[in-house]
Amino acid sequence: MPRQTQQRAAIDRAFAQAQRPLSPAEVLAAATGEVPNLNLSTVYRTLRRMQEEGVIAPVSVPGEPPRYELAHVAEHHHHHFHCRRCGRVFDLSGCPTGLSKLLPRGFVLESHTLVLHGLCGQCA
Amino acid sequence: MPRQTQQRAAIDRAFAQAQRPLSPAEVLAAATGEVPNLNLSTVYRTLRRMQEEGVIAPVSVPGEPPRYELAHVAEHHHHHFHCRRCGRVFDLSGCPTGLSKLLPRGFVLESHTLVLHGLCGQCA
DNA sequence: CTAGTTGCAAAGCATTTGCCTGTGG
DNA sequence: CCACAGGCAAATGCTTTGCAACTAG
Repeated sequence: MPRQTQQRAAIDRAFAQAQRPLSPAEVLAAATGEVPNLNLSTVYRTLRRMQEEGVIAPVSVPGEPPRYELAHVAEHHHHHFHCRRCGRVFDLSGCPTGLSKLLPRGFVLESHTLVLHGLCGQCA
Repeated sequence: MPRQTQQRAAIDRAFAQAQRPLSPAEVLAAATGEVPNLNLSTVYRTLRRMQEEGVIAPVSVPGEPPRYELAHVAEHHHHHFHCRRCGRVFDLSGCPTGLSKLLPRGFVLESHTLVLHGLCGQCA
């Protein structure tokens, strides 16, 4: 049972407010406002605990540091958009179909990862 | 103009024989057979040079170390398959359509990354 | 109280760089 | 020859861990 500390509360709030996947550095930046001397290792440890608790889920974008998003949004299958200008990652809804047609014979498809790249609404 | 050394030749051959994207460690493993005391930093430096020369192109799979494949295969748009058992990455042909339908209003789509996950022919 | 958390500093790992030796052209 | 390439070791950057001090319950 997780102990309710200021640090943990600030990190929880960072995710609730961001509404998009956050990297450890983004979490630190967001939560430092509330807990000034928050340490990066605390962020890493807390992210791991939250992941074990099933509160957040990892989101990985090719060539980018790992990010995390709230598990309840990760539950319904979705994909991500990476803005090349501001570097932020956004959630998308919907999913392409017919992916199994791309498979060579004998391969078994279990899941897939799709990331769209371009400019977000603010940067375009 | 690149100098033709034993190390470079061994790395070139590793890609030619592999027929699939290779990570720095995989390159080292493959090329060490020919050049026993091949150094990892040489692999990293050579991969960077080959990338600058346009001989190879980076392939990144979420949660995996970076890999590279021969540029002539990277030229025609394709995607990749990652086997969760043996960890190898394979080329796929074909590409899903209608991805721009997934975009929020105002977002600009420039490119996309698709990775299928599952079991390869040998592991299934 | 006292076990779970945190901060800080040191350890790890993958990748990069400095520097001097070796070698291809 | 001699400038580019390679080996080795140190430096880097991100992430993890050890440990003593702190604090929520």
